[in-house]
Amino acid sequence: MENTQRQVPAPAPAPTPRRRKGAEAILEAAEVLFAERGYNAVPVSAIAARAGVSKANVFHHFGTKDRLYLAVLRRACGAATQVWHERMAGDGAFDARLRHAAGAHLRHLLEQEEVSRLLLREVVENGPRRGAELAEKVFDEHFDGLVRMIRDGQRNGELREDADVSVVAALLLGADVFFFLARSVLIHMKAATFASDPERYSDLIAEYLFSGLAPTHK
Amino acid sequence: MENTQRQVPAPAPAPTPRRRKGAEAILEAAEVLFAERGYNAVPVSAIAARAGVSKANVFHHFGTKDRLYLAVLRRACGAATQVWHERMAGDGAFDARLRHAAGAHLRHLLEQEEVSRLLLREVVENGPRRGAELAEKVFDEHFDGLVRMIRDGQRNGELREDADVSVVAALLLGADVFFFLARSVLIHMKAATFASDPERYSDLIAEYLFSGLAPTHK
DNA sequence: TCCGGATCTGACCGTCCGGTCAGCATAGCG
DNA sequence: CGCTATGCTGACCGGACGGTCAGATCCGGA
Repeated sequence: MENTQRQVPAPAPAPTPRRRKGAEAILEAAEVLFAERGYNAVPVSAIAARAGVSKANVFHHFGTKDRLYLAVLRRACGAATQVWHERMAGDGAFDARLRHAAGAHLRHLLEQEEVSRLLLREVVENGPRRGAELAEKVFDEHFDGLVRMIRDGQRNGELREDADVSVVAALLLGADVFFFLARSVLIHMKAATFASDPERYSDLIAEYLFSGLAPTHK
Repeated sequence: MENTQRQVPAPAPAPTPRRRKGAEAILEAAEVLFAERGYNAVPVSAIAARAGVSKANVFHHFGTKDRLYLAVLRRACGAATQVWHERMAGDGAFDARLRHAAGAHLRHLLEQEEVSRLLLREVVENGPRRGAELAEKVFDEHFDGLVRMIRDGQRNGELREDADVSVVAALLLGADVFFFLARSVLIHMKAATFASDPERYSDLIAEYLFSGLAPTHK
């Protein structure tokens, strides 16, 4: 696994714009397959076949299956944070922004299902190991963005002063992740009426969180 | 995979109390290893070694690696629901019961870390496939128990009448699952102050959910 | 046109893994 | 004591997989 790579010792510090023909195709194929079946269950030959190149070519570009996986993770992280940043805008009342953030995040998870599953799996499989720095990075950025947004609302007096903003952020993200994880199971359950309606789900989440579940003060 | 099993065609409709010597050891070893590394990354030989039996013995008892995995899942499901039921008791005011449920569930996840990771992985990896009926069963029971508890509170007027109980349950469970999943990542983050204190976390979760995050009505 | 480096490939290798099988050992029984 | 059923094992097999290698092809520059 720590073999002598012939050439390409440090192939491209920044991803060079030109070149990259087969490499991109390989990355795309690998992303889909890894997300679908996980690292161990995907042979390099399958990735090569899907990308329309030879197996040896995969090793030519990435040296190791492990390095390919890392590259896929890196790419996925980049894409994820990019979309997320575009989405995190929002103004208006605080509860509206809560609703906006929760909805945007859930939509993001569902739209980028493959990437989401890939990163999520990475967290489940090996919390601090392997590409932890990567997953952690996305995770960190997302989490911090949300925390900042909530803290702003708190500073403006739109949120209880004694609230722990990071716990609030965890509640929001957790609710979305739970939906993403569990929807395939929930959809078969009578008790869960929300499983097929993510919009309504995140709206309710935000509303309950903001207004509380106590009986309406009459 | 669909080979002729010599004996034991329907070995024990209910798990027979006697026999079971090596089999139990194999199940235990497999549970730990599968939880740690996942199905594909664990060779049968490793399970056999850990259980102190020969590889062939594993096949003698379970016929297939796949069937062994199923058996592990089944066992884990049983243990999980049992503990859960013991925990779901609780009386007092509704918000106290909310807090109790959230805390108990999170404690349950953390104490049974291996089993939790096993089942969680099963949901992430293949939502509706393979042992879905199993994971779904635990999931269903847990979720339904929580939903019932919340609905009871609602009937007693301790909870907003218009609240969707299943969404509330999802919020609670999601928050806990998120904690379980993310704690290894969160623990390295400055923003998350709660990562090392599950008790406080679930207390806050329940309180925010019940009282809401709106500025305190003065 | 020739050259050199990069891209790409088919064929191959060593290893590991799931699963099989023929037989050993032990325990219950006559 | 012998017979048999059965838990159990070492040795083995076929296939798949990660990775290598020698060379074919392509392409830009001198």
